[in-house]
Amino acid sequence: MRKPRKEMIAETRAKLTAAARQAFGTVGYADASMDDFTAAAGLTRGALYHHFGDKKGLFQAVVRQIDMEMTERLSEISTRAPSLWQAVVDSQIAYIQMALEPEIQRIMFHDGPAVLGDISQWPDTNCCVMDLKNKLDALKADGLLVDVDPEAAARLINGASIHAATWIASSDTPEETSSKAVTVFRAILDGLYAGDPARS
Amino acid sequence: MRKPRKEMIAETRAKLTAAARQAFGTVGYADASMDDFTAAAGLTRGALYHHFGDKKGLFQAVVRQIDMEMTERLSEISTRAPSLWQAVVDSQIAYIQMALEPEIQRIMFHDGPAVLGDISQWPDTNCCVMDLKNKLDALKADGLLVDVDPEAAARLINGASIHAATWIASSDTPEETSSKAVTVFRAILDGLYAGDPARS
DNA sequence: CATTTTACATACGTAGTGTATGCCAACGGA
DNA sequence: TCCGTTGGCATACACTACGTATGTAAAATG
Repeated sequence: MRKPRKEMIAETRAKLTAAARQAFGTVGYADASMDDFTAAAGLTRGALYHHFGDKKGLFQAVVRQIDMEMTERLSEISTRAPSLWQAVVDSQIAYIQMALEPEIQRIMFHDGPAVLGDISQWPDTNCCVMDLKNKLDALKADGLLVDVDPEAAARLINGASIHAATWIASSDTPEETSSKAVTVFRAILDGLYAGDPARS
Repeated sequence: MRKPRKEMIAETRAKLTAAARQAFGTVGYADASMDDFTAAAGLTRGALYHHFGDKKGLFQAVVRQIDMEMTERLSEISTRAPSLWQAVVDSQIAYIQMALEPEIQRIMFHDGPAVLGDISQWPDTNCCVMDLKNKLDALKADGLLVDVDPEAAARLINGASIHAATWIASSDTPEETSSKAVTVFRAILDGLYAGDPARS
């Protein structure tokens, strides 16, 4: 009794993405040798080209995977918040925290934009920003957001978050830097809040 | 009567940086062949390795050059502003505008972080952020900035600017996108202003 | 004028990507 | 069950590009 073919293929793809993710997350996209990490997965580049077209294609698959994981983690956090606005604040701070993890930092924020171009143009990816945009849409409908375009706000907030995370990650004193960054971050979000200042 | 040696050397370096800048700014760092653009400068890779060590070294020289030009342009704008806070707003909006220029976009914001790492760690570069930080320092001393760390604020603002610019640049409707982004941007800066709201 | 330094070119080794080709196992119809 | 076909994956090869080692000629130094 052998596994059906579909399963074998899925397994191969999973092995490749896992090995690539490991390589991309540690040595980075440019220095990740396809020969090396396909071998680590017990395969060759032949499998890679067959399933993903080229190196970039595999990278994109890895990015999508991580993006989904991040979205999942953030929505988990959002559901715990007492209010929608608080959900925005909490999930965004969590987003910065996640961006400090070396693998995420490297793949999503360091190599990602360089390889795939601007984050806002990634196909089927970038759920985090869309999620933030949706929240801001709802807040605006409730009159809790100042009069700005929600998507634009989402993107700028996201940009500030990413940048903050990279800064913190390369800092000598991450703890201190982090607390400074979060303080500014809250101030910025406050500037976009149109509701009663006495919250949380 | 021949040119002195110093001059010849400076000329060679200038020719290399110019050719490299052209290549990096159009096809990007990864696809810029050293053989090609050194030949375009009437030289070979021998000169490049002699003067700049490696491809990254030359890239860094180009980045420094552009960084200085940007700083120059921004300080020009700052001097025209009626107040220090207005100088911050104006120069930051001008910064976004500059970031839309393809060469700057590509070299400073697309390839730069990927090749040289986080912007905040670039040696002898990144004058724009330092300049912004200095302005915020002064504003804080005057009590015109809310209680946040000026450097942190500078970096987050800078991050939002860069991200906004990349978003605008890859947008289908740059004009519209730009105006949306600037509106949000002003709202964010407003949130950091501690002076009389009736300014501008 | 002799010697050393230096700016730059040439030649070579190597690694990495992409493509063309080949093989073998799994599927589907008779 | 047999056989033809599909497709997953490996192997082999060509090409490009980087980096280094070496060579050369001119300028600098005494």
